[in-house]
Amino acid sequence: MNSSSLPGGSRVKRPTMVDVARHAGVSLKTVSRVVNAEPTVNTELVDRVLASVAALGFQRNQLASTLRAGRRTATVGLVIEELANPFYSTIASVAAEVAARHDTMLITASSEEDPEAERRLVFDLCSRRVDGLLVVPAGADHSFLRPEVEMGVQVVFLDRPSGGLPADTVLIDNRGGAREAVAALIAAGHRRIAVLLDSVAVYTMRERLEGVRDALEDARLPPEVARIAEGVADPARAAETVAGLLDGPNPPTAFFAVNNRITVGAVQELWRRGSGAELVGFDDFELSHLMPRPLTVVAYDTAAMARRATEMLFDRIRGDRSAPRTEVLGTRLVWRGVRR
Amino acid sequence: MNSSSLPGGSRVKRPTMVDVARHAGVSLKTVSRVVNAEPTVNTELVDRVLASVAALGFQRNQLASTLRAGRRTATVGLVIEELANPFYSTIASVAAEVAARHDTMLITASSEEDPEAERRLVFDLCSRRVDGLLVVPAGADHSFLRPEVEMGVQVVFLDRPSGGLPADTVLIDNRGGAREAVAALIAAGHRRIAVLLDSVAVYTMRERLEGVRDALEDARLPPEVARIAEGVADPARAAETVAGLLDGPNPPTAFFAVNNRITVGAVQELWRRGSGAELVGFDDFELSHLMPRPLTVVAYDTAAMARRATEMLFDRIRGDRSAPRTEVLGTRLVWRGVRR
DNA sequence: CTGAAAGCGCTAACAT
DNA sequence: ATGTTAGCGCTTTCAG
Repeated sequence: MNSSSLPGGSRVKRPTMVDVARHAGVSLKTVSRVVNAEPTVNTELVDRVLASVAALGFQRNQLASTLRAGRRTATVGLVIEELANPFYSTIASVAAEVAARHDTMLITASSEEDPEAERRLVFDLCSRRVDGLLVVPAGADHSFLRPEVEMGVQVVFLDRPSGGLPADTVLIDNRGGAREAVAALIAAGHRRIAVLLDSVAVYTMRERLEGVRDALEDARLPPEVARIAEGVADPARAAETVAGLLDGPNPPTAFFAVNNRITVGAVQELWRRGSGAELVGFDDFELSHLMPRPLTVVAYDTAAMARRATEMLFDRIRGDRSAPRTEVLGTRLVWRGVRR
Repeated sequence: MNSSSLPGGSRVKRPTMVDVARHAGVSLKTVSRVVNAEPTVNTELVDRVLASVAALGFQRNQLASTLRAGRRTATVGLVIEELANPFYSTIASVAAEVAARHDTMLITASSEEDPEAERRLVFDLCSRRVDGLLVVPAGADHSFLRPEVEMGVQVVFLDRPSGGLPADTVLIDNRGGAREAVAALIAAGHRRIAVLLDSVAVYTMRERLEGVRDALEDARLPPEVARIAEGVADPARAAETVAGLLDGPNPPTAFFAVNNRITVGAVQELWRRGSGAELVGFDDFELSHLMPRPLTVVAYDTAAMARRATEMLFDRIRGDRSAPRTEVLGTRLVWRGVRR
């Protein structure tokens, strides 16, 4: 039981500036000046105060500080669907990095695609007086944010558009990317293309589906060329769906997987049965080039989207009051077609 | 220019409880009671106050609230190396999820393996009065945290041990996992095993190297059986190193890659040249089962580690003052050896 | 059950 | 250059 142990009972009261002032034999205000590195303090006093600060282990209470000064909290909130997903962790990582460059900390919260949770999280963050909010919308209506925006909370949406609130938004060209992917399949001669879809409840999925239709129209092909399989929620379901389609009548010669989890499931099944069917997936992912069979992907730069969104947010925080902008980032088809 | 636009100039002052009180024709304290859902308020007054709250778009200032009440901020800080890495984003995800269950928000900050940055971030988080800290140590000495701990900030370390501060810690059995992996290679008859290492500056790497030595000693084999290649910092370097070793004299028959980035680079090179050399990697990763050649991995449960650490943190926050504990989580060898 | 006053820890605006 | 006073927005006394 030496003095280096930290017995739970010995909780010390946190010293305040008053305590430091008393310890240093100066006034409260002088401590404040020293702690805030104001230049107009006698060097000798500075030293004395700093010594007391160190001796007492004083740490300024930033809550009290920002409350009194009416300053910003140097905090921004990020509301995403689920941090565990690499797509969102990339966003969080970039947002935190850009925030750090602005001496700001990032609070991350996951809505899990629940609009009500999103609302609660946003309000919670506002009551913590974040300077701004980065939101990947789960809900379709964000008018509840209007009062907060009017009171100075800056908001930037990313990956999906917001509803009922004009605000900066950064999106991916989902529709254009899907269109290009399917156009490439059509150009390669495919006329039976299966489209593996999760749920049209999500904006990005609807857009990608629209892109498929665009490509068919562009080529003046009937809609039946694309066989839409909905409800493919995970890799296992994707594998099953691929199997079912290949074993059924008129099996497709190509698959368009509308997100990377579906793609992974499809790869696995196509590889397992040695199928020569073509596969294009929306979303690139790590190691996609190391898959056991060739895999074409619609790639886009998630980090760039997050960077742009976060920079827009800090522009706003620093006083930019121009009209809200929407920026759309392009996609890139990485063609790794099967040998025919 | 309709009224739905949000012209930048029209910034409204945030209403306070005083404003709500005036609007509702009650006292400040009654507003406070209603906002805090205290039961002892006349129903009619509650309705009136709630109406004013809605009309003015009032949101309680949580900073002021916690300052005055001396309550917790319902915030915990997570200091990791880099959020972009899936290992750390898994930790962040679990920490945020567990925190959410405790009605707490998570502030995430990356130290980028810089002890000085870690120190700064920790102090910043403390000045924001987080209730607790989850830290993956970058530095070797955490005694600077002692005053904060004494003043009630709870701290749990994970993945790496702290230095100079007794505190709860959750670790992975790096040494045991490496020992088991190399033992399996030895049992399979390998006597020229290349160990691909990043840097021994990091605790986990040193431990895994110790595990390699343990396995050799267990088998009474000379240390030369393991050929240590240090400085393998990324997949590209791993591929180069593998190539160099295979093209050199006495090429190894097996490789032990000490983390998953190295593993990926090694897989790629072994596959490219159709080598039959065995490969075992520390760290499992997504899609490891879909690699173009068999790959054995030392797997462990990152999420379980993070969950345990975060739960320990909340136990502390809720008043647990028992002696600091260190928990070590086991690893699991997932054998997918090459066909011999 | 409701309200007036005091004060959390700090900084802005004035003194001196 | 230093100190005094007031008060940020809220909750905690303590009166009524």
